[in-house]
Formats: sequence, structure tokens, C-alpha cells
Amino acid sequence: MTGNQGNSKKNRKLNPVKRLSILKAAEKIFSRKGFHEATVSDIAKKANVSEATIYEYFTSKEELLFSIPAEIVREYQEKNVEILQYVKGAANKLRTLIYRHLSLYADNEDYANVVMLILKGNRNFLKTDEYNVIQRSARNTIQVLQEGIDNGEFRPDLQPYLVRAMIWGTIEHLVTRKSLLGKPEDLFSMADEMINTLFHGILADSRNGAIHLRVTVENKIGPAPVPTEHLEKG
Amino acid sequence: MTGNQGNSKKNRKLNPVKRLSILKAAEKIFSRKGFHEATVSDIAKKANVSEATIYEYFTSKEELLFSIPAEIVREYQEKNVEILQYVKGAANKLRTLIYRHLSLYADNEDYANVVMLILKGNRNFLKTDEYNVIQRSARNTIQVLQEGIDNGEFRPDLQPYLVRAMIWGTIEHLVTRKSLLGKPEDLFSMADEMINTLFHGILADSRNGAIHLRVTVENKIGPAPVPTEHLEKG
Amino acid sequence: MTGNQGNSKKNRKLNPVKRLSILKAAEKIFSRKGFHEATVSDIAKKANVSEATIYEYFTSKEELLFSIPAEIVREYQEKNVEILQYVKGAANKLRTLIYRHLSLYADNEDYANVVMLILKGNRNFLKTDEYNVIQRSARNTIQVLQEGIDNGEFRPDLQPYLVRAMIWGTIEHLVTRKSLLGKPEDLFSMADEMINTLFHGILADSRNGAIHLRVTVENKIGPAPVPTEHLEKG
Amino acid sequence: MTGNQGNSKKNRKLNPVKRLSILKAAEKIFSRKGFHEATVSDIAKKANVSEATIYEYFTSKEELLFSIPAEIVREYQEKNVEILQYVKGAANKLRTLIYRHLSLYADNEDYANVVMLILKGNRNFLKTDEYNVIQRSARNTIQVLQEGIDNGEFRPDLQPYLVRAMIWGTIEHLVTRKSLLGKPEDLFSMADEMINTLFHGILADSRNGAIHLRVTVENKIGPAPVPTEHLEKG
DNA sequence: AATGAATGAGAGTTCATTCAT
DNA sequence: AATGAATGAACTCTCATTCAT
Repeated sequence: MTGNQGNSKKNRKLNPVKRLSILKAAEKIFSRKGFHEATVSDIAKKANVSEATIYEYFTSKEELLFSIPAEIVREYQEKNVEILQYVKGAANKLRTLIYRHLSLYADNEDYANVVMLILKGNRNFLKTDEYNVIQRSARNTIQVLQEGIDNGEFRPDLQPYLVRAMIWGTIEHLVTRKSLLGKPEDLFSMADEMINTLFHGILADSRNGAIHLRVTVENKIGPAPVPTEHLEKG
Repeated sequence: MTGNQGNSKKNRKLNPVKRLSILKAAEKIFSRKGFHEATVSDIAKKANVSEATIYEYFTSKEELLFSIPAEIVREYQEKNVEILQYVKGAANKLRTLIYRHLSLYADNEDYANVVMLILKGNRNFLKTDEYNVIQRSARNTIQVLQEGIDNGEFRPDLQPYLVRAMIWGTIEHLVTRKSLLGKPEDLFSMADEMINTLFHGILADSRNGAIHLRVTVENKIGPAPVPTEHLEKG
Repeated sequence: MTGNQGNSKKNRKLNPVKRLSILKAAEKIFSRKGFHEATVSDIAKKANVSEATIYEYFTSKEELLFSIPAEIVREYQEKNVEILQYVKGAANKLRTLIYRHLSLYADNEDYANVVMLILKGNRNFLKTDEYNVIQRSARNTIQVLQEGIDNGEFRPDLQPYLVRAMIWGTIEHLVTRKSLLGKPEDLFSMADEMINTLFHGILADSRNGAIHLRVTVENKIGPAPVPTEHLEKG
Repeated sequence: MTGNQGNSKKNRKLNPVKRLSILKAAEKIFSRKGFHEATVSDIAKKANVSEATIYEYFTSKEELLFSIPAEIVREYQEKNVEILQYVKGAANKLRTLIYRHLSLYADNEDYANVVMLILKGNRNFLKTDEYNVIQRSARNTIQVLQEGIDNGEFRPDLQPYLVRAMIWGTIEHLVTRKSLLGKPEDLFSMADEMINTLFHGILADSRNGAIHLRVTVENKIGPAPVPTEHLEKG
């Protein structure tokens, strides 16, 4: 059931276009039916190839499933790296990553379903090469968080792994709900408030609400905290 | 495959103890193998009954799966309501809920696996009565958040549904990682920092972090407080 | 492909009559079509059971094949032992064994086909428990040969294993030809001459052949035939 | 599956060297894996050609199998005819044939496996042209036997077909055992004793045991049979 | 002449589920 | 109430074979 990861057989590329069309068909079918309910025959029909052809390109139904993210995630990750070069400040970078993470799923509904409903619960997937690409993407977030800590943008006592868990957890939760219930019609609408809520917690210099409190609570003589511009939005 | 929800057949009482032992066996088997990889025969063996007997108590393998949470969630939820009576303040209540939510999974590893790896991705489960119990539990959180908004503990512009998504998402993410990778050895160790991070963002009046700061600042007249060492850990 | 020998699963006997009828059906189908050309579906149809039922009784198609000889050989072997008690003299015993060996195949055509055309070339069969029963039967022949050597009926320099190879080889050759070509219409008709030819070689005191010779020799007065060079060896 | 015998397609010559290398590869693979377990792909790999190329030279996997003996048997048979010219006496000729028959298999292990384990049980092979070559070789034996009968070397009442069955059966039995069990390490070591045993039975003039008998049975005036030297052994 | 690529056609096997006892 | 036994219904995967190039 687990066995061969990586590319099939002799790693022959065969026809890359056909390969991709099989992957797209699989994504669609898996997305709709789930892994076990989907049959290879379904996928073959959708891709306009024979079942046997699918096995030319992938060694098993499971490998086919696991191969779905590779392309999209690699592309996503590369673009992330590229974009982050032009963004200044850890906070802005983090915001960027969150936006992109959300839109990755928002823009690829079938992909979102496959990841959230199927792959996330699959133990074998973790042993996959493909999974590493995703992990690498995770490191991005950690690095940005660390950068923010180092340059004073974020609380110095921040636990990057926990914060990443919060970010990813929130996103996954939202995307999963969308997959299952169609609920947050627009995933994007959540992004700003999510970032806002998150930032109030992780910014070392919490210009927003947090500042008041300090002063307020202190009951000392001193200037009232001035709300910063980004609060105007909320 | 979907079909019958609710209890089996004529809802005959049969032997409730045996019913429970089947459920426990199923929980363990599903937890280890996943839904499709687990066989009714596996479960029957573990429960020391015949396969046919399982069908006396449950109409299908899927109904058996869906029946697993009912008991535990109902109990959890009832206790929540009870406990919250004695907790004062929305923030404290929320903290309580988060602790309890985490310990629900931490204390029931098999249950956690079943929920995170199997049920969360199952579309049919949403149509289930059992699912409602969980939803009701979700409402708890919303109510507490609203309460906090109303009494000024939380930001007035808070979006309760989003915050709940953040809380649940974070918890689910952590629990899932634990299920799959065994990573956060102790789920509880994350609770405080999670709450801390969350609170800094959602409290209109952030008593927590601020309080510490006050002390620091106290000794000074003038400049903004400089983060001290005790903040590092929370 | 090899794996489980011995009885299936929990060695449950289930319905022994049905088991036997499956075996008989398999024997017939395998006999006609060969192993790979025969399908489990063919056998199921012939036995009036479902394919799944076959897998209740046997773990695989191959185990089903290997289970065919057990019954018949065991029975054959037991009867051999019983009969030999009443036969006096190694030569007579050997003759008896040869007759019975031939009739085993002559009386069970399908069985003969399965053994000669399928099992004989199957490497996995050798690892089987069932194969041991056949081996035990082979020991009979060896014992009788040894007995004949010991009591002076057979040449003292006889090599029992070779002689057994000759006997079995001859029988198998004849049976195989019959299976494939239908050629020796009556296998039995060969028995006497085979035994006769064999005995002239292995009897220290060859009562048989001599009779013919007598006639030939009778007319001549003269020297005994001169051994030719090739005899020197023996 | 049966269908086309004879050479492939248009009997185009193609490259005879490549043809042979395919045959050799097939022999090796079939020998190791058996017919059904071997794949055309296996053979193609071993022969360093593509699968499709194999189908240029042979119409089917089965025809490929059936083509294996042709070469070797034809060669064997021609040499037999040649050699027999120089051998005098039917007994010597028969001995020669037996030696050669055994060494045919002893010297070509893969070929032996293919013939004994695969072809011997294959009904379709009988309908093949290739099979005729083998049959012709069988006629050799019959002719020699007949020659021996006619010139008084062998018993006049000998049944050539039975004797050939004994010879071939014995050889095949030994070779098969060697193929499956590796048992008679040296097939040749059996030849002499086999011939010896055989000759004592089929020689009109059996000098050994048989001689005495003649006298004894005859009840004529003459010396009692004297046990010959080889009896001293026992 | 040679082959990369595609596929038709099945086959064995597994399991959830049923039902007579 | 409990179950032994039976089975219907699929599904994944394999491979010999073909064909366009």
C-alpha cells in the first residue's frame, strides 16, 4: 500500500501533458468522491485515457493521489520565495504569506478538497517526497517569524512553531469548512481580520488595543496610547 | 453508504455494555488503521463478538464510525456547561474551554485519531445527528466570545466566528500533528502560550501581558516599557 | 503466491461436503483447462457456489490446486499399507504397488491430468504439506525394494532409488501420454510387460523371462552367451 | 492462444542472431520463472530488445516458448543419426542414445527446465511443428529397439513402445527431479546402472541372474545355476 | 527493423452485509 | 440475542499485444 514513492517505474516522463491531464482528472474526481469512493476507472474516463495508461504514469492509485500536490506546491513555494524578496518587514511578509496561503486554496478548490479532506488524514502521505515540498513551505513561515523576532517587530518571547500552528490551523480550519459546508463564501474576507487578530498578539509593539491597556491599567501619568493606522480598518 | 442515521434498526436496546465494547473496539481499530483499512472483522475480533453481532447493534460500518463521538462529546459538553457556571469572566471561561478542548483530545488518543484523521474529512458525517452534538459544543465558544464582547472584556469589533475558527483550527492542527507525527509530546504545554497569544489580540482590555508590563514600566517615568525577561516565557 | 500452505484461515472445516465438492469441481476444471486458463469463476460455477465461498474454504487459487491430491493420496497410501500386509514376497509386493500406482491414475483421469500436467511442474507444490503425503507413498516402494534385496529376491547391488525412479518414471510417462494423447487406451495392459521387463533386471532369481528364453535356447547346444564388453561394468 | 504455429508472420528473416538471442533469453527466463510468471517484458529486458521487437520475431509469447526446443533438438537429432552410424550393435546403440539423451538435459539446464516443467504439460505444444522434431527423435529409439529384436540382441517379445516409455520415463523422471530438487547432482552417474537394470530385462541373453533361471526353469539336464559374481556383494 | 506508448480484457481477491438457525 | 456461513459486488492492477512513427 505504501511502497514506491517518487516517480513511477523508470521515472520515464512519457508524455508530460498527458501526465498532467491525468493528475487534473484525478484531482477533480478525488475532490468530489474521496479517495476510496473514486475509482481508477472514473479517473481514466475523465482523463480520456484507459485505466492501464494511468498505471503507465503512476504505480498505484495512491501514488497518483500523492502526486497531486507536487506541481502546485512547488510552484507556489517558488513564487513565495520570489515575492518575499520584494516585501519589506516581517509583518508584511507574514501577511503576504497568509494571503498567499489562503488564496492557494481559494483559487484551487479541487486541490483544497483533496488536501483537506483526503491527504491531511493520510499517514502514508507523510512518508512521501511530495510531502517534503509542503514542509519546506512551512519553513518559510518559521523564518519570517524568526526574522520578526530578531528585528523587534514581533514579541521576543514568541514561539514560532506555535504561531505557525495557529496560522496554518486557522487557515486549514477555514478551508476545510469551506470544503465541507461551503461556508465562508469568500475565504479572503477572513484574511484581514485574521491577520489583525493575530498581530495584536504577536507584535512586540502593539500599537493597537494593547497599548491602551498598558497605559490604562497602569494608571500612571503618561500619554494615552495612540491608535495606529491599521486599526482604522477594524 | 450514507443512508440510515440515528440508531440501528428498531433501536432495540440489546446489551448496552456490549454496544459500548463494540464502540471502544471500533475506536481503537479505526484509530490505528483508518476507516477503509479497518475491517468489520478486525473490530469484531477485538470486541470478542461475531461480525454479525456488530450488525445487530449498528446498521453499517459507517454508522458504527459515526457513533463513536456521541458518548464522549455529550459527556464533554455537559461537563463544560456545568463547569462554566463556576467560572467568572469571559476570558476565564474561554481559557477554560480551550483547556478542556485540548484535554479532550489529549486524554483520548484513539478518539483524537478517529476525529482528526477520519471524521474531519467525511462529508457524510456532517449529515449526522452525532455531528450536532459537536456543533452545540461549538456554540459554547461563540457564546462565551459574545459574552466577552458584551461585557467589554473582548474587542467590540471581534468576529466571534473567526476567533472560534482560530481557536479550533489551532487545536485541531496541534492534535492532528500529534496524531500523525507524535510531535507536541504534551499538547498541554502549548495551551498557555496559545491563550496568551490569542488574548493579546482579542482582549479589548488585555489584563494579562499588560499587567506584567506595568510592573516594568512602573519604575520609569516616560518612555514606553521595555520588554523584560519574564515575558519571554509567557 | 506461495505463502500459506496448510488449511485455510482458522483451519475451520466449515462444511466438509461442500469443501469436497469444490475440490472435485476444481479437479475437473483444472484437468480440462490447466491452472492459469481455469478461472475461479469456472470452478465456482461448476461447484454451484459463489467465488467468495471458494475463498472461505481455500486461501487462494493455488492452495485450492494443491489441496486436490491430499484426500486421494492419503486414501491410496493407507490402502497400500493395508494391502501389502497380505502380500507375501517383495516381488509380489512390488507388483502390487505398480498395479495400484497405475490404477490410481487410470481410475481417476482428472486427478491424473492435474498431477501430470500441472502439479508435476510446479515448484511451489514441493513446499507443500500435501506433497509430503506423496513422498511418504514413495517410501513404500523403497522399502519393498530393500526388503527384496535383503531376502534375496532382488539383486543385492540394486540401487533402490534408481529403480524407483524407473518405475515411477515409466508410470508417469505412460500416464502423461495418456493424458495428452489418450494413447495407451488401457494403462493396465502395460503393467504386466512393464513388470516383466523390470523383473528380469532386478530379480536375482528371474522366474519369468526365462520361460521365453528357454524356447530360444532349447534348440541350441552350446556355449553360454558371451558377455559383451558393456556388461563388464555392471 | 494456440493459433499460429510455424514461424511468425511473413516468415521474414529479420536478424537471425537477434532471433536466437531472444530465444536464449526466453529459455533462461522461462526456466527460472515458468511460463505464466515470466513476462514478455522480462524476456525483452534480458535480450536487450523492446517488447515490440519480440513480436516482430514471434507471433505470441506461446510461440516463443514453443520455438525454444527446435534448434537444440534438431541439432541433437542430426548428431544422433550421425553417431549411430559408427556404433555397432543395437545394445550399444541404445546405450548411446540413453547417454546422449541424458546429456542433452544435463548439458542444458535451462532447456531441461523448460521442457520438463513447462512444455511437457502443455497440450498446445503437441500440435506444434516443433513437437514433431522430438517425435522423430523418439523413432530413433524405436528403430534401435526393433533392430535389436531382429538381430537377436533383445528379447523377441519385447514391446518397443513400452521399453521406450521406460527409458524416456526414467530419464524424464530423473531430469525433472534434478530440475525441481537438484537431487541427482550428477545425472550421468545414474546412466550406467539404469542401462544395466534395463538390459538385464531386455537382453535376450541375460547373462546375470537370468542365465541361471533358464537352466533352472527348464528343468533340463544341466548344471544348477551358479550365482554370478555380482551377487557376492549382497 | 525497431520501439515507445497505449490499451483491452480480465482475474484474483476482499469485504460489508445478510440470513437461517 | 448471537452467529456461522454464504455471497454479491467491486476494484485494483497486470500483461500480452498492437500500432504509429
